[in-house]
Amino acid sequence: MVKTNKQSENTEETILKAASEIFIEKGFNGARMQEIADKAGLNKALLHYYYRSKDKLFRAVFSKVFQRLMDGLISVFEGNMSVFDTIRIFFKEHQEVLITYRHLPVFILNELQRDPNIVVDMFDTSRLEKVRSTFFQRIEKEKQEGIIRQSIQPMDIFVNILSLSAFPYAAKPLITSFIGINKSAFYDIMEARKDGLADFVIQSIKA
Amino acid sequence: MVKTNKQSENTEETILKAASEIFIEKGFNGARMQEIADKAGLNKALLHYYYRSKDKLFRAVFSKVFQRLMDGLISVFEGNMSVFDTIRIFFKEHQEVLITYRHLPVFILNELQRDPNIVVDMFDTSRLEKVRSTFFQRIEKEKQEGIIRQSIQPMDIFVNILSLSAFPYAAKPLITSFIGINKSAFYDIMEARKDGLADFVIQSIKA
DNA sequence: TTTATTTTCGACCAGTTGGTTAAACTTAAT
DNA sequence: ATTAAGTTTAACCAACTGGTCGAAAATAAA
Repeated sequence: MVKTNKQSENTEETILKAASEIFIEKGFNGARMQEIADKAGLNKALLHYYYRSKDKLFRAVFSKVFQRLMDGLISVFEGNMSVFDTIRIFFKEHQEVLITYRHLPVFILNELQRDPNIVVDMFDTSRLEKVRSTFFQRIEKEKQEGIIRQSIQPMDIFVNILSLSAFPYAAKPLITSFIGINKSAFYDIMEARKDGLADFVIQSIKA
Repeated sequence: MVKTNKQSENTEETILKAASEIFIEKGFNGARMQEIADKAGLNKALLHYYYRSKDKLFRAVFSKVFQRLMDGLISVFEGNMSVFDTIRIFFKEHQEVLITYRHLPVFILNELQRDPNIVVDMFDTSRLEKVRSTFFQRIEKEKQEGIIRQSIQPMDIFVNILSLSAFPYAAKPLITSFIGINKSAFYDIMEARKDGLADFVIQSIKA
């Protein structure tokens, strides 16, 4: 019973990596199997040999990318820090990831809009539910303790920190055109923004 | 010199409307000329007769949609209200537009990433520059007057209000999956969020 | 070595896609 | 009614696209 040819594992990885780059850059509809094969330096038939179809290959890519991003995010909320500290750590980690994988926000947003179902079976719902409820309860508790303003809704905190963190990367072309700057100036602004974000949120939710 | 057949203006409009719906829903790469023709109830060759190519038709659509959105936004900043009032009005108007045209954020973000150049020649740069500089100056002035915190950067205010306003609509599938709700519950949350957004920002920038 | 299994590839295919063409139809001015 | 211009259509096409197939290498088992 032989299973492993050194080649196979390698090509499978090579394909996935090339596919990731192309899919993330051009989206599902814009990507071409031939282009992925070229980037991987392999025959197009090989992509189908290993991943059956474009759709399956795409799911493999999306799943990997999405899960990596989510795991990082969710783990921040699993600690038992104060809400303020959670927010600080969240921004710090999230910004770091986003600076490295700049194209992920638009990619994920767009593909999720194209087919919201790709995400099904990709969420560990029980883990998610647990994280959500404990984080929301912690917010409620700190409201009672007079740390957080009464009028603040847990949901809003969540949506707002996500928005402030991810949107600018998705909207890079818009923002740069809008304020008339070039790419590097944009990332300078993002860099400078980074540290102020947590304060921005905390300032508006603290009692 | 004949120029206007009643039909022509009508079909041109019909095509643009159908094209808008399809392009916004599926993006440039996902849209099919045949599908647009079907939706318009016309022959595919007509699309080419009026708009020459898929690309030109797309630009006509994007330009119209983008300009309508931008005009609304920019005009808010052109008034000479206080910064706080400007923020309040901005959210109020922007949210209204976004609730009506829910698919615009992802569409614009994605197409702009696909080809950042489509937006060139679509900005009235002088108007934009004027708006930007007067708004930023107003912020600086209110900082001097002790209304706004010294540490706040004008750029950040701009990026933050845009993020808070637009991101949730772009991330609808993500958010609904994340917190396990359905579509109508999502728009309930958006509705409830609307009024608190301005306060959220003002609270964190006020001195 | 021989045999069986997995991996790689060139060539090919059927369906789709954006785009074209030539002819027919409308409209309204002469 | 004739003409001329714009409008609409069906049929068509070349290029592309995801996917398949059979054969050839490569690898490991016998």
